[in-house]
Amino acid sequence: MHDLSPDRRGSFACREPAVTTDRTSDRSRIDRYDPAAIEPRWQARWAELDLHRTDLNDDSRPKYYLLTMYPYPSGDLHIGHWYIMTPTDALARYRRMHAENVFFPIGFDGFGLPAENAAIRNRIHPAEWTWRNIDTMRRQLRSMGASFDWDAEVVTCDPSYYRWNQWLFLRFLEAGLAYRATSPVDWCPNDGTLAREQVEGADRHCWRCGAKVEKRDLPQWYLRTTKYADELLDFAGIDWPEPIRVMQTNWIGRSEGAEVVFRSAPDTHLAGGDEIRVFTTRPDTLFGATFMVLAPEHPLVEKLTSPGQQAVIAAYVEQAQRETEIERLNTERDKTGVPLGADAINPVNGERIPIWVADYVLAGYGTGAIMAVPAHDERDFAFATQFGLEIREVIRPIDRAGREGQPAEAYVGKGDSDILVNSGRYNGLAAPDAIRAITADLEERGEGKAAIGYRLRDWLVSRQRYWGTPIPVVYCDGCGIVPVPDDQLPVLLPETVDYHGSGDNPLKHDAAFRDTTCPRCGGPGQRETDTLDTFVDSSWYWFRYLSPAKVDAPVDPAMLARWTPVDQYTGGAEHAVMHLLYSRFFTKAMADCGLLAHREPFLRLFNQGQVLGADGERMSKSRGNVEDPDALVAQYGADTVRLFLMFMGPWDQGGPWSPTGIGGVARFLNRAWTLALDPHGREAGDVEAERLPAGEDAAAAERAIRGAAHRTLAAVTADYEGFRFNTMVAKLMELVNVLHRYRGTAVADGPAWDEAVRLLLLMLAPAAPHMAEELWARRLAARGDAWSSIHAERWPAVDEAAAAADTRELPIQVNGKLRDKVVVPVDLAQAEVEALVLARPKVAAALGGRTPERIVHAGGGRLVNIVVRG
RNA sequence: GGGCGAGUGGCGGAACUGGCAGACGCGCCGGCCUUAGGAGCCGGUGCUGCGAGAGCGGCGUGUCGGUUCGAACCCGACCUCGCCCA
Repeated sequence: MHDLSPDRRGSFACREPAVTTDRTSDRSRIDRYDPAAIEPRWQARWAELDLHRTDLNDDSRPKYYLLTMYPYPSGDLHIGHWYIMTPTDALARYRRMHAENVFFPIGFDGFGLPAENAAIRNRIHPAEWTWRNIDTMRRQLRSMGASFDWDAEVVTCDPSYYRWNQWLFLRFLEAGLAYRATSPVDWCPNDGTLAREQVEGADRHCWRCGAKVEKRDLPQWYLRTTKYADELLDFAGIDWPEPIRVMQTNWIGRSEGAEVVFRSAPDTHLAGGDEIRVFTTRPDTLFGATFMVLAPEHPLVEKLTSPGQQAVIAAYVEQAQRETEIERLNTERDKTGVPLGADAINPVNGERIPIWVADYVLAGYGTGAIMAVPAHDERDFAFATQFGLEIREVIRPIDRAGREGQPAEAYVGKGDSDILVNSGRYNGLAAPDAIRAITADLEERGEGKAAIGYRLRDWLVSRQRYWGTPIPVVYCDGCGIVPVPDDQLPVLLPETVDYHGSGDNPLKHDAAFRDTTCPRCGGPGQRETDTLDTFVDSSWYWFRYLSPAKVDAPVDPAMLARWTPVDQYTGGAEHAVMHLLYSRFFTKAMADCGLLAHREPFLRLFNQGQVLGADGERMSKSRGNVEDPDALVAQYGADTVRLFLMFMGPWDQGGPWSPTGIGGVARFLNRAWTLALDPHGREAGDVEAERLPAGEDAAAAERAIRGAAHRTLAAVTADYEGFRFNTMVAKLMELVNVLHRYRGTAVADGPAWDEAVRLLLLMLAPAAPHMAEELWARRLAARGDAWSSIHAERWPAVDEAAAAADTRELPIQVNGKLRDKVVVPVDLAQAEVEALVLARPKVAAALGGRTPERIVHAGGGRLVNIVVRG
C-alpha cells in the first residue's frame, strides 16, 4: 500500500557519502565525484535516447544475442542479482563497442509458488503480488545502469505469454512428445508433484522448499525428454563449461547392457512362461544369477505368488509401500524380502532360481525386476548373505586365479582381463568378450537383446497449483482426452479464486473453470486443473523476446532465423540438470515440430558463481541473510557496486558476501575522476610533487605513460574476452596508479597523458558506465565538441609499438635459485646476455669459483638459469 | 562409496599454464596535511635470521615423495573443504 521510496530518499539525504569529502586542499578546485547526482541523470538520458533498444531488423552489423537468466519477481533485487547481471551488462556494452548489434533483453519468470504462498498468507491475489513486485524490480533493475532492451520484455504469467506455453504443449501432444500416464511420482507435501530433477540430495528433499519427498501413484502429464537422451549427451558445436556437461551426462546416465527375458517356471500353482524382463549392465554375470528379485509393485507379483505365500507377500507389499524410497535404498539397514514361492528359468543355463520380492528393487527404476548376482553386486550379496542364498562366483580377476570357497565380499570390478568361471561354455572368456557373446546368443534365441539403459526420466510437468499455465486439455466421457483447439487459446486462469485456507489447488474446486464443454462433441467435459511446471515457461522464453507482441505465433520466423541461437548465455550452475537441460530438450522438440531450424539453444554458456550470505549460506529471505544493494548504491553509487562485485574474485567462483574493501574500489573511481578533471593538481601531503620519477626526462615519461596505457589496453581486452573481470579492474587500478605518479608533473595533461586518460575512460565504460559517460561528456565539452555517448564509441586498438618496452629486467638464477637481476635491452643476443650475467658480482659469489655446466635461457629469454655441479 | 573441482600472506585474490610467488585491493604500520581525522596524499608490509645501516642470507603455495636446469602449476600417495551423484 505505502510507497517506501520517499522515506528512503529522506534517509539517504541525511547520510554523508563517504567518498565525497572535499573540505581540505585543492580538491575544491574541481567538483567532487557525486554518483548520486550523475547516475540517475545518465540513466534518464539513455532511456530518453532509447540508447539500448536493439533494432532487430538491422543486419548491417553482426548480431550478438546476449542472454542472462531472467529473474523470479520475488519483490526485491538483492546483491545476487547484481552479481549475475552487472558483469553481463559490462559484456553487452563491451560488445557494442565492437560495432556488434547486441540484443540484451530482460523479463520476469512470473509464475511460481511464492506468489501463491503469499496469496494464502496475506490474502493478496498472486497476480497482484507478482505484478507489483515486477514494478518494484523494474525500478531496481534500472538503478544498476544495465543496458537492457526493455522493449523486448517478457512476463511469463501474462496470458500473451502463457498462451504460447499452451500452444507449444499442444504441438508436443500432436507430435507424441507429451503424454499422460499413471505411475509412482515424486510428491512434495508443499509443492505437489515434482520432476525427478527437482528432487535433490541423498535424503530426497524438494529443491524449492526442502520438504521430504514421497511417492504417490497419480495420473500426470509428461514430456518425452527420454526421446532425446542420446542427443542430449552430444555437446558438439556448443561451448559449455565442463562441469555442466559432466552433470548433464551423469544425469542422463546412459549405460550399455542387455535386456534379458527370464520366464516363470511351471509349478503346482502356475503354468509358467510369464516373461520377467530385466535390464543388466553385466550380461557376463548371467551364470551367477542365483535368484531374482521383483519390486513389491511389480505387476507379476500377485500372479506368481504361491497360495502358501499369499498372506505374507500381501503384508510385505503393503508395508513396503508405506516406506520412502530413501528408506528402501538405504544400504546401511538390513535387507528385507520374502520369497514368492515360485521359480524363474535362467535363460542361459535353464536353471530354476527362486523369485523373491524385496523393497530394495524399485518399480520406477528399469523394469522393476532384477536378476540377482550376489557374487558380483554389493546389494545382492548382502541380500544373499542374509537369507542364505547361493553365491556363485562367475567373474575372476586374472591375478586371483583359482581361489575357491565363499568370498567375503562381492567382486564388482569390470576388468578387461577378468575371466569367466562357472559359466558353462563361456568359461575362460574375457569379460568384455563374454558380454558380446552372451548377448548375441540370447538375441539369437529371442531371450534378450543388447539394450541401453538411461537414468533420465520423462519430465513430469503437471503441478497441482493455481499460479501456472493451465494445461489445455478437456476430459470428456465420450471422447477421452481432447486438446483445446488453437483458436480457443489461451485457456485463461480464472481471476477469482478461493483458497480454502489450504495449499490445495483452487482450480480443482472452481466449477466455473473446471466444468466446460467438450470441444469435440459439445457434451459436458472437465478441464484439466493441473498447471504446467514453471520450468516450461523458462524453456523457451528467449525466443519470445524476439517478438513479444506477436499474436499469431510464438516467435516471428524472420527474427528466429536472424537471431537464434543465443550467442552467449550467463547464469548460475544450479540449473545444470533443470533449466539448462529442459531448454535443450525444448529446442530439439520445437525443431522436430518444424518450428526451428537449429537444435541447441545456447552456443556459449558461462556459469557465474553464487554470492552467498555473510554466513556462507545461500541468500534467502527466510534465512534473513539477504543483502540489499540499495544502501550501498546510495552510499557509493551503482558504478562502485558494479565494479566491486567484479573485483571480488573470479566471476565463476562466487562466495560469501562481504562489503569489506568496497572503499578501495570507491577510492579507485575517485582517483580516476581526479586524474581526468585535474591533471595538474597535487595533494597537500604529496612530497614528491612536480618531480618526474628518478632518471626520467619528459620524453621518457611520456613513453612510460603511453606504454602503460597500451599494455593495460591489451590486458583489459583479453580479460573482457575471457570473463576475467577481477583482473580487468586490477589492471585499470594499476594504470590509474601510474598516472597518479605523473600527476602535477611537466607531462601531466600532455599528449601521452591525454591519450592515456582517453583509453582509461573507454576501458572503464563497460564496467562503470555512468562515470565514464560523465567524464566523456565533460571531455567533449572542454574541447568544444558536440556530445555523443561513450557507449557508442569503438573499442580502441592497441598500439603495439607504444606497448613494447625497450628494456626489461632479467632475473638470474643459479641452479634454479634467484640470485640477481639486471636490466637489459629487450633484443640483447644470448651470447651478450651470458657475458653480462657471468660478470655480475653476485653471480660470481653464488658460483663460488665453479664453472657453469650450462646456461638455460628460459621462456624466450625471460629468465636465465646458470647450472653448476658440486 | 563414486565423479568433478579447490587448498597460495592477517583477509579477498594474482601468477602469460613449467620460468622473478604474493599483481590489485582490504587490513595493518609509518609519514605528510590537519584544531581534529573514521577524509585525502606519499611510503612500507609473506615468515624468519644476521646487521646501527644501506644490505646479506634461510624458509616459504595443505602433507610426503617423484620428474625437471627449474614445480603453486606435471606425476604418485595422503589430508582437508566444496559441488554433483549414490
